[in-house]
Amino acid sequence: METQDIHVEILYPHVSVDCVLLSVVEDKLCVLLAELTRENDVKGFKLPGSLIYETENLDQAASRILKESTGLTRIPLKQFQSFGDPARTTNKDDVHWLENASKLKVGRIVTVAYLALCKARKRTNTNERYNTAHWIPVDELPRLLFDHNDIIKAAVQAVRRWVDVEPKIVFDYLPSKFTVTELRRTYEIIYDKKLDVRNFHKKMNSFGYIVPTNEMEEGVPHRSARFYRFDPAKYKKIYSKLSNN
Amino acid sequence: METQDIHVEILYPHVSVDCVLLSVVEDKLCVLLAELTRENDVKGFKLPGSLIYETENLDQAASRILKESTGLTRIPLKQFQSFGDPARTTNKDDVHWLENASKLKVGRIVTVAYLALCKARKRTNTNERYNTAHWIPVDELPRLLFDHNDIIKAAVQAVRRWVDVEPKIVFDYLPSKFTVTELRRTYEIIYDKKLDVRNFHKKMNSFGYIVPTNEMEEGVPHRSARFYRFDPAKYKKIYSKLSNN
DNA sequence: ACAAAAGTGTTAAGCGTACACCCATGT
DNA sequence: ACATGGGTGTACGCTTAACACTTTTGT
Repeated sequence: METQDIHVEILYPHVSVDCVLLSVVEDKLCVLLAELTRENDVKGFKLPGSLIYETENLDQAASRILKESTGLTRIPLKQFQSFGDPARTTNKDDVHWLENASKLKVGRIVTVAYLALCKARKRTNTNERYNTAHWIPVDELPRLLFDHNDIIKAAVQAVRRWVDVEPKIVFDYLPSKFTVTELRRTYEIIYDKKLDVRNFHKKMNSFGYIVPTNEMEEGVPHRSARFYRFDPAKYKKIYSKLSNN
Repeated sequence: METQDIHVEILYPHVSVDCVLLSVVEDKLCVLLAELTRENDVKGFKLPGSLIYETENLDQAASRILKESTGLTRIPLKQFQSFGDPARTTNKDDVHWLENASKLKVGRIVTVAYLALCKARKRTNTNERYNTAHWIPVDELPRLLFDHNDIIKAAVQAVRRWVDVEPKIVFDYLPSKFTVTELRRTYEIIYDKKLDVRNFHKKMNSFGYIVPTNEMEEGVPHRSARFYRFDPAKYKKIYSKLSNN
């Protein structure tokens, strides 16, 4: 939007932040990857990530990086793990790309990994730095730069644990109006197992924060499904009670 | 590869590791703190922690630091969160102490915090670097160096979540033979709430990996309690089944 | 009429919770 | 004998899991 404050920001070339953005696309759990196709000759995919600035904290860095590399804002990012093996920056091609992109000599880098979920239909911007961002199924990943394959593996496990603690994150995957089947599929993809249809309806109703709308699916070659929506106010009320135990 | 033979360890003055070692002492959840009482005039307490070496990974750094500052080895350490606010190294006294101890000029430092549990009766060594290590109740902490108060707060919350995922960590708090009451007290301290005695017996038996010994308490002015022990083999069997779901 | 997915209820088993008394030991 | 903590069983409510048929819509 406005010019970035690059002129005043000094990079801190020892710590980076990487963002693992997950989404459900065509019934598959996918991760957003940036493709390297600049003038330099290194080819490949990597997580959106960058060195941090001297003056920003880690959470701020994560938000900034996500915005810069995908155009997405107001996505709730969660720090989940740091990766600091000295061997993670030993691949020559990887380091070559990074030094070219940052205009800095880099040695060892510890990276703090963040996690966010995202509606599949959100459009990501391409920008000057990465030509293209792609949603790639986590089961069909190519070899990525640095240790990004390991980071994604850890992120998927972290999401499963996170869902139990903070169920609302599921709705970050979904459009604001969704059918029961869409919601159930999302859970099935996160947990990687089938769920019983009738039990799922019952459970969903017991939550209390998923409310029916008057809108119905249209143009489907079978009985049309009702759209539901997530009610943040009811969710908050229910969860503030629980945590006061 | 070619620089593998370096014997001198070089500090990496941008990233540190701090270890939050928790234990139950006299029915209180306590944290191990190092007291600063060197020749320099800064007084205070801090978590055992240090800058990492250029050539070690984060897990190795955590083990090394714990060993160096307390003499403890073979303690399972778990990375739980990183702290990187630029403001964490702005207190003049804190920075003065660190520069004195490390013989390096330090600016911003991102720290990766590790967590471990420990049997209360384990003796910690004093060493040349810290005169004394103290177990301090987490509810009665003085102001610590840097943001170590925040780190400990986060660690206590992390332990509670961790217990549900990996129940065996509870036994890191306990001697190898323990009574049901000792075990129950430990849970009560971790969860910070009273548990029903009969229900606790029932639950403990249902676990299957806590087995009775033939030994009984002696010299107590009331009916003597039976000692139990944790059976790692049975635990493993039960938990490998669960995770294969 | 047929294909395709939506929607709906009951039963049984397991789990958590609440609750009160007798037992063994040292003084 | 008394004080102290150890050890035990039952009943209720809630949650989970298994399971099959009718409804609606488009072609």
